[in-house]
Amino acid sequence: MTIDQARRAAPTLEAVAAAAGVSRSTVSRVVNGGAQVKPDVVASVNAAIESLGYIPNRAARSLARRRSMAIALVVPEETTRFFGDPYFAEIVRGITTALDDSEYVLVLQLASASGPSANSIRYLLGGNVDGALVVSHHSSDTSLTRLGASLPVVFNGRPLAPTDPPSYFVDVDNAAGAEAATDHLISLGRRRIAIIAGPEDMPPGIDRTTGWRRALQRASLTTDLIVHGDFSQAGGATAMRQLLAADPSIDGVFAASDLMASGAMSVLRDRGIGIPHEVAVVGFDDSRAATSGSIQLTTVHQPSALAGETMAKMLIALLRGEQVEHERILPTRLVVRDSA
Amino acid sequence: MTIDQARRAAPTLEAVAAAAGVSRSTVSRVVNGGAQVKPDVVASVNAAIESLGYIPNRAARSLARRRSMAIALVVPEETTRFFGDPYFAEIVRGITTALDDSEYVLVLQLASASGPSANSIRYLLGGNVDGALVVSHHSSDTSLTRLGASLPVVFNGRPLAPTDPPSYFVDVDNAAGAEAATDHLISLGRRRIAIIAGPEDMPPGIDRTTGWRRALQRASLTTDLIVHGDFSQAGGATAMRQLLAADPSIDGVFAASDLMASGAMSVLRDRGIGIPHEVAVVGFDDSRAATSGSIQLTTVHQPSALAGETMAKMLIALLRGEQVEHERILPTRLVVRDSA
DNA sequence: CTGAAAGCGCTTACAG
DNA sequence: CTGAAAGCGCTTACAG
Repeated sequence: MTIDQARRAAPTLEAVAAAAGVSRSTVSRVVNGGAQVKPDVVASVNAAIESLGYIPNRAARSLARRRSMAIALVVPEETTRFFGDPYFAEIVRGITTALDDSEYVLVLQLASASGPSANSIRYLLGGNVDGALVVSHHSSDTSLTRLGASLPVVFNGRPLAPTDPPSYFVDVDNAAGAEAATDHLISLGRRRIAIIAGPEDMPPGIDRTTGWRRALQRASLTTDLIVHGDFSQAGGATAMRQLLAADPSIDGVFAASDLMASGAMSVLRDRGIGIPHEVAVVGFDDSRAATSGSIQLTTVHQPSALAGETMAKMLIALLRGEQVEHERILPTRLVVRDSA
Repeated sequence: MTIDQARRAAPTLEAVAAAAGVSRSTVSRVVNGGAQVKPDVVASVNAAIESLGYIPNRAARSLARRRSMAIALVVPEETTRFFGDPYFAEIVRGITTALDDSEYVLVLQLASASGPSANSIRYLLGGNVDGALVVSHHSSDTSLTRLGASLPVVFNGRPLAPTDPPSYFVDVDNAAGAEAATDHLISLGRRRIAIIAGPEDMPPGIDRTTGWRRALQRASLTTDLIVHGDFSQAGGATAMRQLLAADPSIDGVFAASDLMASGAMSVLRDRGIGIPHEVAVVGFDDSRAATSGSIQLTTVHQPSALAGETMAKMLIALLRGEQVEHERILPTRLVVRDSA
């Protein structure tokens, strides 16, 4: 359909009813599906809809249904951070993919990292949206988990601690991913395997450390080589220097993010330490950073677009009044490249 | 209490009218401002609004006004590209800043680079939004300029060629920025000043080249040193090699993007050519790339957030039925750092 | 299976 | 300056 065709004066349900020779109620039933309408009536109504180019008026529909048919995308992050992060890009892509097939529109609500403004909260709770998707690295903010008490909300990533009422969220299996990464290092014969962990107050940081520890313990290896970074490249470099100072015999490193892995590798290279033969490195994320350096990074892939899609579908199910599990954990996958 | 019950409990205009002892018409006038209402009546209505926590119902308002009170943010770019580009981040931030003070909500419409889907077009022209903001590097796409014929639309960046009807757009003064950059190189005593230009089919590419040429001609210098890149770092590096091969006596380079400048500088460094004493380099954008390398880049700052804000304000004025200039050109500013 | 009718919660001429 | 009334374009019990 071209723009020119869509431009005609908007026909109403009333016009369709007149054209099809039925009542407005019947047209409404056909448009919304489900209800019992005789097949030939359905056909003639659809023909009228088609020939008139009828599109339901959202405002009228919302008013009558007492639902806005809108979903908020709440982003409690600095704008530049949000837009600079491919992880968010993938999640949003997944969300829009799922929503394109629905009757819902996505309303963008940027917020500061400290949470949505009073204005935003008024908006969100003022009946302007039927539900919200919160995408952030700070999903566990109090002001946001509270939102879940008044409005159907789905978060990306588990909350730091269980909330009351329990939140709905989609997460990736960070622990299993980290475990697979560490298992891979072990299978390579590495015995002194360090972790450059994430922050201790962020669920992905915590869970990835858990997985690393689990793998080492199963292999009866020690879990003493742990340093925390902030998920950034600079943080990874600093952490690598600390690890090397603590124990020069390290032969494997699992970094809880690709960026930290990349920082660690630059330190190893500067010291002339061979990757992977002397020290093997595995990252996490499978982001662009994994393949943009001179050494292709072995890393844990997380299905971010799928996570976004799953979040949207979960929310829609919730809005339909269906029974929905509070958490949905998606699998990760180890991608073996050159660094380990 | 369920969500539905909560929503039913939301106070209506009717309730406010009853509490204030006036008619619905009067409450409506107070809420929407403008109309003549006696001050003491205004006060008592506002008191009732306050005490009941009244928030107007968007759907009802939209239906009665026959306006959706929604604005689409149309993004005809690959998602990863859009989210990976700080330029877009700034524009979106400006847009949301302006819209936060308005009654409009921003509806996200991702589209492919080739333009919005049939579904999207149906949505945009189906009365679901009152106007659209198109943010992209491909604003001049035919399908999108035609959108402007049926719906108020504001673009970022001028169209490649004048459109019919003329488009509304906000642009930065690319030519003046490039001219200032080149003037700066000239003032430094440089005489063999090359340009690593942008693509010839993109307005910013064209306009920045125009500014470079203008400055050189005014200084009676030759404009023969021109090579085109694709705005990327790799493109800048390739272009720099070509320039050096063509004329080793080059002493100044204006690159039409920071990324290209950064690629050019890496080539200069590899060849042991000193920056800025042997070859001075100026970029364009003042993006993160300008300050993330080892040499701080002298570059042209463009006010992207302001551009977004201006786009939103322009559209709102248009929707108010005000007379609006078709183009708004924002000034750029040279930021002198270390590379020139 | 289908239709008549009563809303959903606002805005806005039209009177007064 | 204010109110009564007629919509805006849908949905949804309620009858039949």
